[in-house]
Amino acid sequence: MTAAHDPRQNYLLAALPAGDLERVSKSLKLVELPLGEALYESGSRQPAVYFPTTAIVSLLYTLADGSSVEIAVVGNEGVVGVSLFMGGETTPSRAVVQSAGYAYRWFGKFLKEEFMLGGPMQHLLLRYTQALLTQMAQTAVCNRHHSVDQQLCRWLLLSLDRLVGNELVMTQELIANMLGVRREGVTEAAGNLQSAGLIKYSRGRIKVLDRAGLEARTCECYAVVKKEFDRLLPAMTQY
Amino acid sequence: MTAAHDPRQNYLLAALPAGDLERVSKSLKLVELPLGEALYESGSRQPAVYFPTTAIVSLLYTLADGSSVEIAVVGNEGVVGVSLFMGGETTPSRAVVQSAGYAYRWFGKFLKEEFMLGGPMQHLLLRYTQALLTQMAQTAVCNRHHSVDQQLCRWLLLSLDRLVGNELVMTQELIANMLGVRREGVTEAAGNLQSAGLIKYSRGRIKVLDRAGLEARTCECYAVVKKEFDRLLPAMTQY
DNA sequence: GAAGTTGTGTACGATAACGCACATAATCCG
DNA sequence: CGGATTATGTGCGTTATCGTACACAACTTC
Repeated sequence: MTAAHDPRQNYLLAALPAGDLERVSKSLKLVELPLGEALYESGSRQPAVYFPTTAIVSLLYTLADGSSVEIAVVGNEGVVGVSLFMGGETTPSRAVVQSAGYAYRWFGKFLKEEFMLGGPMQHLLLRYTQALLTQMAQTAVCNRHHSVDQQLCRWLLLSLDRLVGNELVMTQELIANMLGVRREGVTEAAGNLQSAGLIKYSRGRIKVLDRAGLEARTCECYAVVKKEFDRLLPAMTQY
Repeated sequence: MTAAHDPRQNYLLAALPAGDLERVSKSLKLVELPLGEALYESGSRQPAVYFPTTAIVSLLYTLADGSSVEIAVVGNEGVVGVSLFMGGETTPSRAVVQSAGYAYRWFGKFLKEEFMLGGPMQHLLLRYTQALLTQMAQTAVCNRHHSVDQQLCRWLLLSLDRLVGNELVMTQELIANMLGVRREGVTEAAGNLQSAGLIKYSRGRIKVLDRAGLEARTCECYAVVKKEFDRLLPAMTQY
């Protein structure tokens, strides 16, 4: 537990006025999120929300036949578990750690107390939820209209925005699960990007060589989501 | 303006305690929503929210190439314009009247005043927004994994739930826009349903003959969304 | 009731993604 | 070091949906 960890690594927390942050920090607990851990399952009661700092969390929907799709991704720009303050307590989605790292856990009791004050924290959480709504909607659109190639670019960029560095640890199999496509489809799409010199793939490690190239190749969906996050959460210059 | 119109025709408003409803009603204005009217456009400032009573409104995302997809549908179970109280003021989506009817308009000034009280109205609006989130996420999943036939069933059922009667006025062309597929694809899917005796199609009028049959034929997505609405908004027995 | 408009049915080749079956390659581990 | 495991690459035939073109049917208008 070194000085390297600070709640302000999460941009929602960082956007709080000093006094609010100090109060809130008392009930925050730093936790380590290992790759693959499920923060909550579909329909299960969520005791706490998580403010990621270095971790990335995917929100997934799983179908009866076992196939799944990522509907949103949350990193240090947001919070996992919006249903806790929206009032539903549970959601039909799962939250799985896509990239290991840290997050601050905040139990529902404290969250609800703070939320009911109607102050900056409430305001931030609601604005973030609206940004999340946009991300989900744009994902729906993208699923319908764009090629696996484009979606892979979008996914890489969204992940990259939430990481330090330019390398992500992720097998093609897992990416396929996120995008809701075949593993072979990802192999092919990744091969295309590699041939174009945009990424370097090697057994679960993807190094992004040409970020601008990815942006040029992806569909508009990435830009729409990014723009909306910037608009709604302007204090956050993580991108 | 006969006694036939009452704010309680909208289930969110109906779920308010009598005192709250009375206060809120003072600033509600009944408006007629003609087919095709846009309640707001992508990125435009929304001055008011709408609580539909007999109207149905589609939330659409439009892509740069002009193609569009419906990401959610709102009827008398909900409210159009959640970004007004979520804090964003605008969204990248459009809201278009899919079925003509009435709604109660509530201007942002009044909405925000009431919302800040933190009472039942805030609570209801947030729970509804969570239900909307689920609908959008499930739409994303459905777009990825299910056939046009199944999606048409889902769409018909969602519309039917928000209407009185068993007939909807809607051309195949418009349905195709909602689902983000070709018009011919809808023709084919509708033909299948008609052959199976589930619906009767005639030039922009669809009569549902066998609702149970549609439910049997659609994917799980319909049931997931319905169940979540029932759970989050239990006072509302519109289905 | 003739002409125009709008909505629906049908056909057919093109294409993107699928499901499946393997081959190969990198890494792990006893 | 050698065998097992995991990750990736490749090659099929199959399928759903697409894009395009056009025929026809029903309602509208004058």
